[in-house]
Amino acid sequence: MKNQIKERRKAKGISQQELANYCKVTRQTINAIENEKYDPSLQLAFDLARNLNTTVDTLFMPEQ
Amino acid sequence: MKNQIKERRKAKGISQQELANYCKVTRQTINAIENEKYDPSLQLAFDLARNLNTTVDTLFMPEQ
DNA sequence: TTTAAATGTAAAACTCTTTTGACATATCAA
DNA sequence: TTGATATGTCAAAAGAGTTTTACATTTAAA
Repeated sequence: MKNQIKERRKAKGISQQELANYCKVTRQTINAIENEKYDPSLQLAFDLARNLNTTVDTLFMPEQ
Repeated sequence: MKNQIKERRKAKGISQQELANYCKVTRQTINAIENEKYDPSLQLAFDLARNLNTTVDTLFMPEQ
């Protein structure tokens, strides 16, 4: 599943570490999700969307 | 996390088994999620939203 | 150029999700 | 009443996501 986390995070001018702190996960978790090693849990998806001022449905794009 | 799966499924007139078939998971998975034993994976959340003609953001309500 | 911050990556351990198989109850139609 | 469908639940195991720890490279600023 594709996502726009990296783009949105950079647009907001924050580091992976800062986003990780806001979402209460580690930096490595943010990095892995940005680089699509795996998808986040549903709860983390909502946390990411909230902290990036968007919605789950626009932040993530399931393949078809 | 709360969700509106049971209400939406009944409104559509389909059984847990039918929704499970559409989403390619077992009936027990649908049942457990409807009764909030656990949250679905992000991919399954999108599959559920699609098959219930709604969005992830409206189908699920993270607590606060 | 030097230094610190930022990012990438990987393995192991851990936790959560999903499946499998089973058994139970309730409802409704024949 | 009988049989089929729908739902609830549980335990064990398998599958998938997260955390931790550690080390590496890249980038940006001084």
